[in-house]
Amino acid sequence: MTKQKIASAPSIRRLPSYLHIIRLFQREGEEYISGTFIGQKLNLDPIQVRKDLGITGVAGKPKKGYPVEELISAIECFLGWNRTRNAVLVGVGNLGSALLGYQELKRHGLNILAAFDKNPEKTGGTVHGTPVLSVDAMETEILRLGVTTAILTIPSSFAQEIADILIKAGIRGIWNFTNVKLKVPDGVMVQKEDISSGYAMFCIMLHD
Amino acid sequence: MTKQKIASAPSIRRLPSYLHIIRLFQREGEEYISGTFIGQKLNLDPIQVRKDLGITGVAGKPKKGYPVEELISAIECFLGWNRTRNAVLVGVGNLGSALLGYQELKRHGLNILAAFDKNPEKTGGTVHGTPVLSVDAMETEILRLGVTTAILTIPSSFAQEIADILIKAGIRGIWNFTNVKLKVPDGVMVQKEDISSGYAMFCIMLHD
DNA sequence: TAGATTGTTAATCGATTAACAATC
DNA sequence: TAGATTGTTAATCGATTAACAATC
Repeated sequence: MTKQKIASAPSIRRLPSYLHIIRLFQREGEEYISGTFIGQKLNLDPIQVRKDLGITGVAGKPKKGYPVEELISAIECFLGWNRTRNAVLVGVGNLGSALLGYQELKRHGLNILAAFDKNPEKTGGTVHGTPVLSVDAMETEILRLGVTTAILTIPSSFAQEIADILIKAGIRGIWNFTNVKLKVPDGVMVQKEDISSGYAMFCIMLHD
Repeated sequence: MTKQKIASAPSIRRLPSYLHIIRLFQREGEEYISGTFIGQKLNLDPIQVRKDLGITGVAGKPKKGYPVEELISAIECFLGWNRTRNAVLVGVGNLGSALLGYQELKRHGLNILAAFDKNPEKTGGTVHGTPVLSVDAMETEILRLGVTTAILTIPSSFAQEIADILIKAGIRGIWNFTNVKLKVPDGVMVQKEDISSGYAMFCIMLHD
């Protein structure tokens, strides 16, 4: 068995914000960064920061902290952000367009080869440099490209229908921005990005 | 002391998806819905569903389930989704435009009175029916409107600077879509919506 | 050295899950 | 009635936090 990476979902979710802070610190020319410092910046317990950073395997130096360069590489490596990840996007509405133009995702290895939309007025050209094709061409195009990852930014009402086609075309990982709980066979992963959940939290937070 | 609502963040985050399922069920003309059914639809433990629904205070009937109509009202009431919540939005890029046009938020009480952008080419008109003004007018306009809630969809580099102005203008709740941990005084709430966290989870999910 | 920090092991806390009586 | 379901109390599980030795 290779080294089994054990990391909880909350830990994984915190890593990007660590990376962000560390990057800023690197830009200042610093060579070491302490867990205490990161904790202060993010309002997190330094013990938690140390434990989270532990999953990267980078050794910190007492009194100094963690080597910035090495830590950045290790987090990126752990998240797979140092590798290119080909994908397609379905649904070139405002949210889809936002994701197509989101430089941060691109920097972290997301390479969207093609986008698809139902609306003929949106197809034929490019959005933020990515060609937009008709959903009618989706299945064959995905097979041709050999992509296994898809981003879903379509209206909820079509979500399951489109997901079925994606899976038929060989997609094995779906980043789902609709509020639909997709039914998928074994071996297909779905990561749901739920803005309603966030809005619910926001609302509760406001009225107390 | 009024009835103290105790609900964990995970429970609150699940409520919108319950609401969604229940609404679909209502549309089929059903009068009662069981926790078991909701759990099946969402791949959640029915015990968890029952406990979550318990926070709304709605009494279920053994053998039948929860009264659909009453449950919908109760969840909406708990989340404050039956009330109008005035807000402004800053940053009319793709993401900002997406939120301005997001009908679901509107249906759940979010009323965006005005949007602001730095770019003169974007100001003067409307986006999805919401007037877009210059950020230069932001402070006075917010004071005039008396709004206390803001949505932040600007590039990270301006996040803190803009947040400071918002707070000076009386904003007390910020829905923050940037990846910046905002520094705010006591009494100001920030709900951070972090797409990087979701992307991190997505990436980890893909390579195992 | 003294002091700050790491990293590990133990304690606490809270959310999820299990058990089960009550009810229709 | 039998069976499905609620709702509560207890048990389990896992994440966060505390304690502390090791290190530079």
